[in-house]
Amino acid sequence: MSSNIHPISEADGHAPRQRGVHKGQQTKAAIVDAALGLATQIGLEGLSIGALAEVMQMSKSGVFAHFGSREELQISVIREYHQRFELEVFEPALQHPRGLPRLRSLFHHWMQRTSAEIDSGCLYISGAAEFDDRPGPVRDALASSVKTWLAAVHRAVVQSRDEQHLAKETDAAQMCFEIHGLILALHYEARFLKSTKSLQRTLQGFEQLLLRNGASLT
Amino acid sequence: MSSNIHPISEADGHAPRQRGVHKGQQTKAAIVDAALGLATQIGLEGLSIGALAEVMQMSKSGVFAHFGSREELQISVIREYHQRFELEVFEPALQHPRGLPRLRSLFHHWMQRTSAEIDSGCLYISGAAEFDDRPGPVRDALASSVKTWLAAVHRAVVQSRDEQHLAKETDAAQMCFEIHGLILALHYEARFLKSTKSLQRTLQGFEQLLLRNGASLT
DNA sequence: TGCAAAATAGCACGGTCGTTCTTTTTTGAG
DNA sequence: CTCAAAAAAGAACGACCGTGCTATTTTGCA
Repeated sequence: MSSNIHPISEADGHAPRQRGVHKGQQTKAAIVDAALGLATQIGLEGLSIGALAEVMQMSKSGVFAHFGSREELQISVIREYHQRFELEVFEPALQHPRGLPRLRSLFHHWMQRTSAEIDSGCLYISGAAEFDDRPGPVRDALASSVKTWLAAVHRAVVQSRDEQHLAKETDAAQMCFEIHGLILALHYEARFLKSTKSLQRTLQGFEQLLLRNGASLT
Repeated sequence: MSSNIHPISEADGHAPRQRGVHKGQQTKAAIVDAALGLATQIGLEGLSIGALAEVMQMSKSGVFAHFGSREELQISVIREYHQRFELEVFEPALQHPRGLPRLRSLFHHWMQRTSAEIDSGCLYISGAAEFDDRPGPVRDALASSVKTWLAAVHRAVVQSRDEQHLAKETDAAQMCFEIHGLILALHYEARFLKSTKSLQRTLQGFEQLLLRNGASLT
């Protein structure tokens, strides 16, 4: 041997695989997808590895190995939900002109994801109730995602004011608070109380809120 | 013996005790009290007999015997919460004159029970998130209590309109929906997001809602 | 104060949980 | 096709769950 010093770099020896779509990644994605489905039905806390393994037709340890802990699984689910929320609510709104049209689009898609028409509940709402008294990384991940989203709504309101689609006296934060309330009431009354009129009430509340703040466009 | 026929009625023999405050009732009340404390922190689903027994310094079976099932325990907790809600939110409002003053009182006490200032969360809100996709007697008990309360709020709005404290065009159901939204937003943003301004936002939203519906008194 | 009834404790059961280990199977680059 | 690495399975663990059963203790009327 020219040298008995063990190389620190992985230039020689067996480097870990780095390229190509490994099956593990596909499987993990499928697991997270199934886990999201379970979590939106029975909650993040109710999500169990055993039940998840059964849905996936895998062994518990096989599922577990992809995450290393239940907490990491929960966080992965939150990240996945965040991504879908951006894809299905936020991004479509970007195709509308900035200002009131975009704000309307945001609200409209948000409503659809929250109402009872979609079978799975909203992780941001059920998760908040589950973790509001439970500190830790899961709560942090959830709160971070929610804040990102609420900030986007706030931005849309401010832009609407800047574009003079809303009165310049508009209190953006107050308006966001009331918008959030409408969505939460929709979720509560539609999903829990099975009220059929809540979608209509939410829309009416939104329109009145816009009018009250001097909306000019339809 | 004059007769060997076993009496069907308990007129003779040993009738079950019926009078006086039995210790069991006190103990059961103390258990429900502790269970309510646990449930408002970790949720109705998270409530476990083992944890409850530890808090009470009793054996699991000792606690269990008072209820016969976990479900019955959960329902007892809901009933207890309902009772306290009536005592602390509903009844004080009855001392205010019917109409807007009473509606204000209802909202005010409701806010206080929901805001972060009170350490324990609202069972009606956390419970709804936990049970919105879980049919059964617990969900039924919860929904029944909530509906009773929302009906009381609706009554207060209608009375305010009848007393001409609100415009006669007021849509009572719509107003209740938006009031509910304000409370839910308060709960969400104060308890989960730890926002300090939500109480003020809730109040402002309520006042604007009253103004919009032609409130005349302060 | 006696004594049945009520209240509580103790113990065990089958089950599920998250997690850790070891072993087997599958994968995919050389 | 080879063969090491990656992925998945399998088995076991300690812990906790709700619940049923049988003692034991406590209660409170006669």
